[in-house]
Amino acid sequence: MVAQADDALFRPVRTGNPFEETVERLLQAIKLGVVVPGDRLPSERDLAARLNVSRVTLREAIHALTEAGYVESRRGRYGGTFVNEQLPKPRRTPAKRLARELGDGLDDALVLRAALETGAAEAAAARSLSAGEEEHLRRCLAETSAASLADYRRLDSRLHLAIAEVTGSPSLTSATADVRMRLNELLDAIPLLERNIEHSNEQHEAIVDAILAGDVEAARSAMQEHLSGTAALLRAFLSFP
Amino acid sequence: MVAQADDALFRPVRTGNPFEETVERLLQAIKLGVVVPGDRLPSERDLAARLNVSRVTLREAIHALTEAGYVESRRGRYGGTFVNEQLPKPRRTPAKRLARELGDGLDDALVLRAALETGAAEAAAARSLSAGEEEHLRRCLAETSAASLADYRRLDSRLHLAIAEVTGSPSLTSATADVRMRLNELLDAIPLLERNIEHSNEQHEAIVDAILAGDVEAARSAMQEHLSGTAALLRAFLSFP
DNA sequence: AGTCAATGGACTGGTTGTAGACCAATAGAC
DNA sequence: GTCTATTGGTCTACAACCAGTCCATTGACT
Repeated sequence: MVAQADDALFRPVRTGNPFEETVERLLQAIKLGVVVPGDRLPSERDLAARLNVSRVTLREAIHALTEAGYVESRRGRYGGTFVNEQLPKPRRTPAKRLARELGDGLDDALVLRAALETGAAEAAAARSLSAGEEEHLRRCLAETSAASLADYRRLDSRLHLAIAEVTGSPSLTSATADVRMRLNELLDAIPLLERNIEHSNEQHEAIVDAILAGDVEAARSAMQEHLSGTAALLRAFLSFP
Repeated sequence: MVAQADDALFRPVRTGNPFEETVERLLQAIKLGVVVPGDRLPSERDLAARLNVSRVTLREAIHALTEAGYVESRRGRYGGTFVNEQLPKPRRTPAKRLARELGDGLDDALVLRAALETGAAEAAAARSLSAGEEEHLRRCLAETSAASLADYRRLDSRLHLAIAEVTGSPSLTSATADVRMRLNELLDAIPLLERNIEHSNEQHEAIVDAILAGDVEAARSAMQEHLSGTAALLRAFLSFP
C-alpha cells in the first residue's frame, strides 16, 4: 500500500526526449485550439526561448509537424510558421486497442480531470473576472455552440481550457491542458453524435452562466454533471467495444 | 487575454537539468514523508530505471543529498542508501523575501491545491476502499496526531498525500505531491503554533472520517474548510511580514 | 570459515542537445 | 527600385547525459 506513493514520486523525471516533448507541446496548442488555423506561431527564436529548448530542437519539432501536415513555414520578414487551414484528421485508433493500452490510465485521467475542472469552475466563479476575461469566456462558448462537427472537439477543448484560464492560475491551466490531451486521444476513438453535442452545449451554457454570475455552487455542480456525462460515455464505449 | 493560455502551453518543456530534477524528486520523497528516517531507498539500478535517468546522474543526485545531510550510503549486499535519522532543518527564508519572489505564484499554487485536494477528498470518499487502503489512511492520521512539533510538517504532508493515494489515481497523487512541495517552501517560513496544530488535527479527523464513511459531500466540505484555513494563514503571513 | 548474491563505486565511448554565429530570403518603408 | 529589419535555414564546437561494463565491498547463509 505504500507502493502507490512510491510509484507516484519515483515516476520518470522525463517522459521523452526534448524533441518529442516539444512536438507534443505544439500539438497541444493546435489540438486544444489555442492557436487556430491561419494563426502564426511565435518566431523560432522566441518560441525556443519560451520552451527552453534549443532552436535546433524546436526546428526539428516544427519540421515533424510540417511533414504531418499541421503547419507550414515561410521565410523572410513577416514570415513565420503558420497553422494550416486544413488540419489532418486524427486517425481513429480502434477503441478496443486503446482500451487495452490505456486500461487503468482511463480512470486515472478521469479522476484527475474531475478534480481539476470542477475545481476550476469553482475557482472561476469565486473570482471577480475582468471584462476581458468575461468576453473571452463568452466568445469561446459562442464559438463552441456554433461549431461544425469537424471542429467541435477542438472548440470544446478550447472552452474547457478557457474556464481554467480565467481562474488566473497558470498551473491549473496547464494541468487541465495536459489531462485533456490524454483524454482527447480516447475521445477521438468514439463517434460524435449530434444529440450529445446539443446536450453538451446546454451544459456549457449553464456552466458559463454560473461562473459569470459568481455562483460557486452552481458552477461546480454544473461542471460535475457535464463531466460525469462524458466520463460515462467514455467508459461505456471503451468497455464494450 | 489569449496570453494566459499561450503562457500555460508554451511554458518550458523542462524546468532544469536531469540532475536537478532528480534531486528534487528525492527530496520530495523525504520531505513529504514517503520515505522516513531509517528507510532504505531502492537500489541505484532500480531507482535510476524508475526515474528514467542514468545511474551516473542518479548517483550525482544522491551525492548532493549526502552532502546536504539527508541520506547516507553503505555498500555491500544489504547495503544501500538510507534516510538519515536526523534530517537537516530547513533554513527559514525570510517571509518577506519569499513573498516577493513567489508573488503571484502563491495564489497559483493555492488555487491548484484547492482543486486537487478537494477533488481528491471527494474521489476518495466516492470509492470503496480496500482494507489496506483504509488501514493506511487511519495510520497516517494517527501518526500525524501524535507527531512532535519537529515532525509535524512532514507527517501532515504525508497524510494529505495518503488521501490522494487512496483515490487510486497516480496522476492525482503526483500532482498533489508537486504542489505541496511548492507550498512547503512557504510554510517553512511561517511559525508553527500549537493551537493551529490542534485545530488541524480535528479537521484531519473529520476529513478521514467522512472518507471512510463514504460521505462525499462531507469529505469535500471538510477538506475545503481545512485548506481555506491554511490558505488564509499563508496569505496573512506573507502579505504583512 | 567460505561462498555468493546484491550493493555502491568508477570508467569509457557514443549519442543527444545546446549555444552562438552566420547565411538566405522576403516584404514593407522610403 | 533600393534599403533594411526580421524571419527561417545551416553549420560548428562544446557540454550533458546515457548505456554498458567492470571493480570493490559487505553480510547473511551454508
